[in-house]
This record gives sequence, structure tokens and C-alpha cells, in this order.
Amino acid sequence: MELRHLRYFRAVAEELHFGRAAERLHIAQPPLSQQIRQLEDELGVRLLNRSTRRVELTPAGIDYLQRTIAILDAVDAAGRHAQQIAEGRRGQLTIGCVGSATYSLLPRLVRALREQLPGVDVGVRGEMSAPAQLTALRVGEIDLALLRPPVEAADVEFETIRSDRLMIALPDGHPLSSSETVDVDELRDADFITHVGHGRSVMNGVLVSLCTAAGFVPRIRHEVEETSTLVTLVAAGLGVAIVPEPTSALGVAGVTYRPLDAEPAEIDLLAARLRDRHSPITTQALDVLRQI
Amino acid sequence: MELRHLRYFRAVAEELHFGRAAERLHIAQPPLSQQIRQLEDELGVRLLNRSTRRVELTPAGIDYLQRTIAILDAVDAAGRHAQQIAEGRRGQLTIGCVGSATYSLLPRLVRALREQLPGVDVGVRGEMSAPAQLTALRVGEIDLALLRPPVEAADVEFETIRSDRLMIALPDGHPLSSSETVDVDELRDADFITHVGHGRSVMNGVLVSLCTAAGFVPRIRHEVEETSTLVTLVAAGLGVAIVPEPTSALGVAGVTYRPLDAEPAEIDLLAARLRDRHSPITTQALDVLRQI
DNA sequence: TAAAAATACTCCATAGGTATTTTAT
DNA sequence: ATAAAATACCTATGGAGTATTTTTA
Repeated sequence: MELRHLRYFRAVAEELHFGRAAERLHIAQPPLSQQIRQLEDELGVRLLNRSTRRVELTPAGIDYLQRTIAILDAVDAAGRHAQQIAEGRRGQLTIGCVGSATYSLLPRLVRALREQLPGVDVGVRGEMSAPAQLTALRVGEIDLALLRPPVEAADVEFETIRSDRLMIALPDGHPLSSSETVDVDELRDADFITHVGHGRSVMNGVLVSLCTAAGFVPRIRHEVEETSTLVTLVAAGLGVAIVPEPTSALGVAGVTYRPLDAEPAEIDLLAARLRDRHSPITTQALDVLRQI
Repeated sequence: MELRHLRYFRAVAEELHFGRAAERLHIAQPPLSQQIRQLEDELGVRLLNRSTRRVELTPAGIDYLQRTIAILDAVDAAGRHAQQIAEGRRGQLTIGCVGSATYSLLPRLVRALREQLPGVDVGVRGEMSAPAQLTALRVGEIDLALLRPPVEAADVEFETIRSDRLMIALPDGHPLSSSETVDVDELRDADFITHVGHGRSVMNGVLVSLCTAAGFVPRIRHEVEETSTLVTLVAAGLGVAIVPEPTSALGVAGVTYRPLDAEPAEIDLLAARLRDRHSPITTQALDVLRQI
């Protein structure tokens, strides 16, 4: 049996007329009669009661027609889905994200993806350090990483998405909040709150290198896992923190942000994916990401 | 596209080897390669990544394989269902039944049908008079009727299923319950409870003809719609009733049944269906009915 | 270099066309 | 008498076979 038989049967069953059905199928009537008979012979079931004056479905034919339509639709749907998957418009996508973009860029990206790629099932893993994201990429835990430099990995492909101003997060009423901008030098005596360090957090490295350039070693009083914790501790007056501008999107009360006078004064946000396994879905996602 | 493409794709996708798949399909390898390429070209999607050393499914291919298997299974299922419908082993069947068999034969029949024709969806309309069943047959409300003679209808086909002893239903302690059997003559002064008459109930006709043959007119005190009501009224001492033996299966307390001495002493139970529209499902049902 | 997929070509089975017959109203 | 399905027969597309080449691990 072939789909041809089903397509022909559907036409005859819907037209209830071999001549018109043949016309609709752009074939002559005799081969249509033959194919229908072939189908019935193969099934061993009469699907149509026909005289020269009337064609009608048997009970078995009524059921078979419904199933035939469902099958033909399923064949079409299978093709469309395969195309969508090949184009990256359908499937699973899990995105990793550093803490400083988890509450600003990431939600906007997810919203845009849902809108522009409705067939894609988007998963999210926020508050991941850059090294953790590289590992997650390699083991397939995430398909796309959003992280900050410096990162080195030959098997990963990077793309700069945006550059974020470095800010100093101060408790409300802190002496330094009176000035428009804050110089790194002015932080010589400050207590710092950072993400846990030793190469696990990029921002920790930024803090150390900026202070070292200014000729002092930062006094780190608290190390935290999550950005939300970091900002909350600042609000509680336990210290200050250097953060990329989007962190302010968290909107924790009691924190004042001031631009940091430093060189460099900005830090990039990168999108990364594995160099091999260039799945079309990550390509589509990067397209959407660039539009934001 | 044809089912051939799906069958071939399934084989290759499951074997992940064109040579073995071709063997499994009993064709040579080159035409298999051609058909797969044809499928991919038609879809515009690469389903398999292949080198001379390794064949593997693309993400689109993985999805397409699942759908392919579902489609091929659906094609098989459609054929099987059509066959079952043609054999009367699948479909809808509604059975009408007179009151006196509604509580004995009918439940047994339904149980047997569920067992022997599990694909058949059995519906039931009990407590129907013979004329009502004939009408219901004609309008397609029921497919099979269980009724008692006399019935005349040229468009309906009858088959005698069984013969039931006529009984007299008496309130417990009724004088006549002391004898083993009851003669019609002894009922000359009895109050009768019957189904509503005037050709609507066969048993009503039986009562009248038996009494007329014995030379008296029965005193009918109550006419009821349902057999259960009839028996309940007997139990309440409001009168006696002539019923076919299976009515006793109702098991209402306070009623004594005695064989009736009459000519005839039995009444047939018939199965009936429309003479045209000989659906296979009613044929199957009659087979089951005969086994009971 | 060896295993396996792709290519090149050939052949024939059968889908589809044309002409005609049968059938039911 | 006529419309429409079935039958008979013919044609040619394309599915499948054989032989060979290409590719990559």
C-alpha cells in the first residue's frame, strides 16, 4: 500500500464520484478505479458501495476515511516539523547566563524567543559563572551561554552582544554617593562584597585587577554565590560591590549605583556556543539576541 | 512522497546502515540510497548525516523517525479497524428489548457481547414494546430487537431465540399459590395488572386471548408501563399478572410464580433486524445470542 | 586499504492513458 | 437512453538491479 492509495481514496470518498475525484487528482478515471480496487483488495475490505449511479461509503469506509485524513495530515505535519527543526524554529534550547544579565537581558531574550520562535521550548539556567557555563556547554547541559570575558576556549565560538558600564553599588547614604562618579582610588578603604573568586567569577577578577592597577589590594569582606545576595548585602550596609550596569535592574531598595571611573570602564557580554555542533536553533537564537 | 519512502527511512534510521537496511527491505543498497535522497530532497531537510563510515540521525531526522513510526502504525491500525468493522467485530450496536427479557436475557447478552466482541460499543434500550421496537429499528434507533410474537413486518427478519413458559404472578399467600399450577379458568374472578394495551403490549394481547378462549373477559384493574412496576403492584396485592417465566428474575419480594395451564403455555422470544441493511455487526451479535 | 555510501546505467513492473464495454436508472 | 463505473489494452515513468566509483577512518 502507498500514500497514493490513501490520497485517491480520500478524493473519491469526499467527492463520492470517481469522475470528479479523478479530475481533482489530475488523472483519468480508469486508473483511479484500479487503484481503489487495489486498496480494497489489499485490505480485504469493501470501502465503497458503488453502482453506475451512486457511490457511497461502507461503515468500514467511513472509519477508514477518517483515519486516512489523519494519516495524510500527519505526513504533512511530519514534513513541516522536520523543516522547522532544520531551520531551528522548533526544538529545545537551554540558555546559561551570568548573574549580572540574569535579571535584565535574560528575561527580555526569553520573551523575544517565545514570540519569534514559538515552536522552541526555551530553558534557562541563570546565575552561572563563566567556567561553569563552558563546562555546561560541553556536556550539553546548555546550548547557548551568556557570559563575560576573559574566557579562553578553542572549542567555543564567541560573539560580543553588548558592553555594560561598570558601576559601584553603594548603600543609600554612603559618603561616595554624593559624587556623580566614583574613582577606583576612592575605594581604597572600602569593604567589598564579591562573587566567590578563584577563577569562578569573572567579576571577582575584574575587581582585583582594577584595584591592583590603582595600587591597592581590595578588602573583600563577603563572598556570595548569587547576584541577588550580593546586592542585598550592599543594601544592608555590609560593603560595596563592583557590578555591570544591568545588575541595577534587580531593583533592590537601599542601593545606590554610581558609574565607576576606571580603565576599562566597561565589560562585554558575550554569547557563546560550541564551535562544532552548530545547531540551527542556536543560530536562530543568536539572530533574536542580536535584535535586542 | 509515498509510504515506501517512510518504510525505507525507518529501516535506515533503525539500522543506521544502508547495507543492512537494504537487506532488511529485500532490495539492493543503491535504490535505497536514491529513495532516501529523494525523501530528503522533497522535504528540503537532511534527515541523516552519513559518511562511508557512520550514519546518524539529524535532530530533524530523530523527530521525523518518531512521526514516521506513528504514521506507519496508523496505516496498519486503519487497515485492521476496517477489517474488524467489515467483520462486525467493531462498531456501535444498540439493542432493544421487551420488558420480560430486560432483566434476564438482556444483561447476559450484553455481558457475552462485551466478552466476545470487545470492539463493539453496545447500547441498550430496555422495556420497549414490540411495536415500539419495530419503529425504532426502522428509524435506526436500535439495530437489533428482542421481542415477542405476534409481529408482522415484511421489512424485518425474525429469528426465534427461545420459548418461555407463561406464569401467573401472585401475591404471597394468595389462595391460588397453594396449587402447583394454575388453570386459566381459576382466574375468572381475579383482578389483573397488565402492561398498557391496545396493541402496544404483546402480553396484554396474550392475556385477553387466553381469557377469551376460557370464556370470560379479564378484569383489568391496573395498566402499567414497566415490568418492574407490574410486579411491584402484584407484590402489593393489587392483583395478579400473566408473565413469561424470565420475569421472575426481577426478584421482587412478596411475589409467587406458578406455571399457567393454558394453550399455548409458552411464548417465544424473537430477535429481529431490518431485512435490508444486514450489517455484519448484527450478524455477529446474533451469533453470540444463539450461544446463550 | 577496506568498508560503505554514492554514482552510472540498464531493465521491467506498473501507474496512468485511451478506447470500449457494462450496468443501473 | 444515458451517465458513470468497469474492463481491455497500450505507453512510459521511475523503482530496482548490476557494475563501478568515491570517500573516510
